[in-house]
Amino acid sequence: METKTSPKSSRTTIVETALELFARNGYDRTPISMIAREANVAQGLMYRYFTGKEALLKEIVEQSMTEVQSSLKVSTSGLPHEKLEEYLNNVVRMIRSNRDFWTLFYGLRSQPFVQELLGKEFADFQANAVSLLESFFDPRDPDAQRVEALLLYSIVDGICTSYALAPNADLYPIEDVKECVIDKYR
Amino acid sequence: METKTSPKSSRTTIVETALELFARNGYDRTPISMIAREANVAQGLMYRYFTGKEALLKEIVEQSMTEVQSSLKVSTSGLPHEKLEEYLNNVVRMIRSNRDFWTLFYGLRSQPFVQELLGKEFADFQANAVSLLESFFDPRDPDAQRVEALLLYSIVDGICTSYALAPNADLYPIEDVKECVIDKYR
Amino acid sequence: METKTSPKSSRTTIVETALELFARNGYDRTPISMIAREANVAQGLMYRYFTGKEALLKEIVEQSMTEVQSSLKVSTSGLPHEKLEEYLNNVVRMIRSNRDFWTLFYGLRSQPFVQELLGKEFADFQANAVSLLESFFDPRDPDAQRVEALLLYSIVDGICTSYALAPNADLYPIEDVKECVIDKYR
Amino acid sequence: METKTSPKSSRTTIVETALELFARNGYDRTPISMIAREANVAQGLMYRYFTGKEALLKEIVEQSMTEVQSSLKVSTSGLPHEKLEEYLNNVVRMIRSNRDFWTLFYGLRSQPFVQELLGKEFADFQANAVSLLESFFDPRDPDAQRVEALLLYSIVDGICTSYALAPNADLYPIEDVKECVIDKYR
DNA sequence: CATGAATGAGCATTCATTCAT
DNA sequence: TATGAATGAATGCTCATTCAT
Repeated sequence: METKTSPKSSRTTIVETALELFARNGYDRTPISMIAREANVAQGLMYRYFTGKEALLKEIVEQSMTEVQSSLKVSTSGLPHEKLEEYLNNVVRMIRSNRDFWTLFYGLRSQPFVQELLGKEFADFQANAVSLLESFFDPRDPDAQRVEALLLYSIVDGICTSYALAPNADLYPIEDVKECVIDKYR
Repeated sequence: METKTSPKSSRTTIVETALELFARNGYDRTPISMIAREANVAQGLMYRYFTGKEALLKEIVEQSMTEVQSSLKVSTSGLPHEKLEEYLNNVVRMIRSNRDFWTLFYGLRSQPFVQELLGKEFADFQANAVSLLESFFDPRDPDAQRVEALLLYSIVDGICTSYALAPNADLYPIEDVKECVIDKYR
Repeated sequence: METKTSPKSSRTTIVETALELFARNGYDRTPISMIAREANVAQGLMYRYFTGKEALLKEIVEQSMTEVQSSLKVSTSGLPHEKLEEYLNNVVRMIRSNRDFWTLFYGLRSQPFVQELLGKEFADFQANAVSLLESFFDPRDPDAQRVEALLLYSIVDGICTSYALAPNADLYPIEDVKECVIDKYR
Repeated sequence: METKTSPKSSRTTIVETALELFARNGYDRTPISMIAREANVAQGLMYRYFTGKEALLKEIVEQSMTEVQSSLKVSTSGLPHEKLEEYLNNVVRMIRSNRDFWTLFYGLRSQPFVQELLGKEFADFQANAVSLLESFFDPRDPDAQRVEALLLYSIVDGICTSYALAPNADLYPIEDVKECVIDKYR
């Protein structure tokens, strides 16, 4: 909600720099010293704002995930098929505007030590998403409904992963693939 | 599939132990000392067989990927739809019998530094897979054919990721999800 | 012995807080930041009043040692034995009313780096004390007189140390021990 | 119990160097890097033998205290007064041959953080000593006996402290002072 | 083949001190 | 006076790698 080019606070600079570097090099391969150098602040400064490197990571992830989650709401009215289309559009829009975060995210979630740090957040995020997706399917057969939601989640996840991890964003025609999915569910 | 209880060579023990520990703790969080301790060999021994830690990783991944690739062939004859079904069955069988490796794999491929080490192998693997999947679709519209293949690859990828990264293998009903996919492509 | 509730000056608060924390945690284990937090002042404020952490320590010790020294005078008249008794009473009274300082003192004087900072003060303090104690003994044999004074100094020192460093003030019956000393010198 | 000049192991060198430097500079003012440099080994080597800096300190202290304790036994027979004389002789002999350790000891025991690490050992050591000293006094009045023992302990402690902390061993005539104590208890 | 002692560069973190406001 | 953001040197510790045996 910032307006104008208010002088970015050191804290913000650190967070933004860290996100970028974590995404580019991986968390474990990004020393604090590198973040500090890139952000043009002293190494020690980080510790005024964060308990440690893990706390910095946690803040970055939690903050981004909150933003993401709120941008993935879909209209409550409309046909299931329309909602699905809206959802996919939202997802694609979001991942295209936040590629750094998603690269970081996919690099992190499979790291075992991160589970201890952020496992709860990840699980909640997924549960929320699956729960939303369930609303796209026929509730008369709950088992099938759940499997459908899980599959759709996996599809979206697979597409996003392919896109986020491709060496170059242009290499994966995410819009075409999205349309193809929409077709399948028509 | 070992025959007899042939005394496992140190080399084999190291590779197997490393795969397990890399999968459990992540590559960067698995010191050589830990592998040595767990494998009951001296720390220095690893350097007889491998140039270093990265070479060990490379060997593990290349070896497993070769095995995987050869187990994913599908019959050259048959209807597209039957081939797709056979393919999915193979994939699911394979990931269920090799969860360790796939956990490692999904934890690794998103790590930027691994790209330098194994990027070529990963790209080839994916290219091969996509190329195989293309044969399931109508060749008269090559663009659509490619998009369909990419989507199917992402779907399979998403399902495998969900399965491999779930805290517990039982939490993701991979068989049901697979059937659901087959249904969609019928 | 404060009169009124005169708003304690920041300087005084800092000194008092530092004494308490130094005594409780040791000088090297008490960061400036901790003193500032506990004293409810900004970290930087200390540097208005003191050149640095060592200067703060020096002030605390010198101030307390001056107070102590002046409270340890004994009557110039009276029998040696009476003067000794008076001296011991003064010492015990003083240490009981200032345990914080003495805990700090005994924790500091054995720290080598403190010698450079306060060695002179400590040596003077000890020289003064020994010189006073010499007056309790027969001057006709100066060597014996000196040894007696040194011994008495060590005794007092040993008792005070035992008392100040005991986990709990009640654990060392300093009054009884004092009487026992007086008896010996009767 | 080493005989010959068997090539000193790195471990031993580290322990000996550490004891000397801890005594000279204080524990907190002796970086691992300094110990390594002085011992002519790599910094990391210490961590093969000790969990960390504190473990190194603990080993040094425990080892020395065990040696000390066994060298302070006194004959079970003999008059109390003779036992006291023997005890004092032992103490003085021991402290003169181990000045480094005792300087360290007196610098440590008053450091609060050491209490957590070695408090138990220190308390046991003192309890043992006091218990031994009690045997020098008349058991018919247990209270007086205990006070006498505590006093004697404090005296010995005071003398040893004076000796160990004197800038120069020659500055404190420990033998004369000892004789003076023996006289007092005659 | 195998061992494990030894190395040294690299990392996260702490903390006394400075300085703009 | 007073604040607290910022600095940067120093410290304990880890770990991939080497090497003598």
